[in-house]
Amino acid sequence: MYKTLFAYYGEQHWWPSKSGMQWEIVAGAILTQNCAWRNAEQALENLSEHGAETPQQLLALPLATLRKAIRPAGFFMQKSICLQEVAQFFIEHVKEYTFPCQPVELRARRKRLLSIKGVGKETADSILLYAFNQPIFVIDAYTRRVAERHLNILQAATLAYDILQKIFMKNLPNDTQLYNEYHALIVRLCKDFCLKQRCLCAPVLHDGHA
DNA sequence: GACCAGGCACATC
DNA sequence: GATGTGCATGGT
Repeated sequence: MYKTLFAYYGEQHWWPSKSGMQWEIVAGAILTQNCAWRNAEQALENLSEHGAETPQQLLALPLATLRKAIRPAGFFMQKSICLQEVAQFFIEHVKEYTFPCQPVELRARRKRLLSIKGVGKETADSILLYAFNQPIFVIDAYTRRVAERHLNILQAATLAYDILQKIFMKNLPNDTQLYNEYHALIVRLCKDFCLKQRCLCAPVLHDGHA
């Protein structure tokens, strides 16, 4: 599946950040929770217009201003608090997170991210993979649909997050770049072929053609 | 007006 | 562990 998608689409260059800054990826991961990416992007642009392009600058914004800026991404009451907490976390830990680490350490980092209210497994893994280049596979709604409909993983749509993640990671090389591309390609596939919750129109993948 | 979009926390059983 | 609910906006 990966090879076919890669041959068809090529590199996806994720995370789709405009500035390429690590913090923008982290903030984007929170803002895009259960909302369309374009809305998260609008929220990021609003933050930028308010001069909040770093965690320090975000923390300097009054809460009401922060909420107004991220409004397009929805859930602004919760996301604003979460962004502040993650900004604080980022300032405290960014240096030690910049370099690759041992699996034990990676689990510890994940646990610390998960202790932040508003950061669940998908968000924590997105941050670790896309902002900090750690080899961890992201499971999202798209991945579940593709896993159930095309990879024949039974009940993938409702399978516990960690279990589905293990299925992917045990059957793939431990390769950050591969995890990065594969997830991005799955999202691309779903967007191209209308793999919505109730939409079963699915592409047939064979011989390098979707 | 219904459904959906790169979730999450919390309550309840 | 599994399921249901509230959170909120904007596009189709």
